[in-house]
Amino acid sequence: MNVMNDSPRRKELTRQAAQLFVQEGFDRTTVRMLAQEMGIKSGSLFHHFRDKQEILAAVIEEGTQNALVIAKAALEECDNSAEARLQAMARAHLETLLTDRNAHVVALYEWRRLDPEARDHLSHLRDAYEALWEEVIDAALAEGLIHGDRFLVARFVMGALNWTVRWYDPAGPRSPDDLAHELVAMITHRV
Amino acid sequence: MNVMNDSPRRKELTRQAAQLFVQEGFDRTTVRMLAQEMGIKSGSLFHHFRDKQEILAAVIEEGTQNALVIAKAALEECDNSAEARLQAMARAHLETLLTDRNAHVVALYEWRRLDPEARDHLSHLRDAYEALWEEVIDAALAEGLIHGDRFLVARFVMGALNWTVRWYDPAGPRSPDDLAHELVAMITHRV
DNA sequence: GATTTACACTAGCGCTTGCTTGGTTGACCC
DNA sequence: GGGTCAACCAAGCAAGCGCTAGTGTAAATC
Repeated sequence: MNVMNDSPRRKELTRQAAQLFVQEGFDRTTVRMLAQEMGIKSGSLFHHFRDKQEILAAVIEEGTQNALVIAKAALEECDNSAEARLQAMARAHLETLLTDRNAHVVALYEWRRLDPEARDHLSHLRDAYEALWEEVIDAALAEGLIHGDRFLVARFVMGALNWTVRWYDPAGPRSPDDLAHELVAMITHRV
Repeated sequence: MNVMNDSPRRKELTRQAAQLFVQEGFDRTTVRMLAQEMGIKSGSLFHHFRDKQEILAAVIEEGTQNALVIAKAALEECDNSAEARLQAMARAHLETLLTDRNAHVVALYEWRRLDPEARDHLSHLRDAYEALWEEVIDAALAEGLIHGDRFLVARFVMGALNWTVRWYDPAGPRSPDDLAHELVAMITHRV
């Protein structure tokens, strides 16, 4: 058994698993279905992952890690104004929804299927991502760009953004940049 | 078999099923677990519901129907200003999250486990609810209370509100009314 | 040339699943 | 006091589940 590495092979299998988890849901996806999608037999699957749970954890870890990297990069590239940073975060968030949609949908819907150890590990990753948001929102509050309760504003914004996976159509007329712009315009009170 | 009625007994069983579906998720909740929670044997369950799917549909229908009734009542009770109506809708939404929390969480997370016929039927109910929101948002746009794209504003607001089931603690210091007030303040641009 | 490693295979164990069947119970009704 | 009916039960079926054991093999490493 070859568990817990991050070979390119395992990454590819993880990506395929994510797709099936979205289509069927974690519980309804059997190891036999996963194996068939991957072009191997069900027994061979356990060479790459300790058990079915670990596949779920791998999918979510991959997506969250990418989101974190992209958000950090976006913040480094933009100017220092609170508005530019808000917009950069929103756009980055929506862009990962495009490139890593499957993983994010899984993270959203199947989070509770993780066993406690995996959940603990992954929630640290997620906290790191949310901390970026809170930092940006704090700056916007301090600048008077937005008003209200720090905690509530952060949750409302993350809610609006996360909800986009339910309706956003990447093939439609609106770009992630359009959406980010519209969201920021909605919550900012310009002077 | 006694399927498709709406006896008080069935309503009570539906309520108990909702609780289990939230705790365990639909797929992991077995008919034996449901029966035990209800104080009957697993076979008896199929006297009240045609199959497991129908229990899920009943849970979601119940919650959505209640939300619709409450929202309509709230709109009738408040004055005609766009701001008052926005706030009434938001408060009503958050209040159903308190009283019917289980059903709404199930609707959110297990919607995709519905078979196509049930999904079709229930999406009409949900559309009726969302239509109320769009009406109120249109009025607010027309009054200049909020700005932006009609479609996007509606989705962002619903996202922020629906997301509250992930973090809102009814036992905490904030009332649904506080939240509704804060949300409306966030998105309105007063003159 | 021998050994190890990575990856795949077949076969199947022990258990759980949603649901069916055939029958019993007790309250109510004319 | 026979008939009706919702509500329930015990038992079990066929199918499917996650996972293990043991084996084969080509490439990499010594």
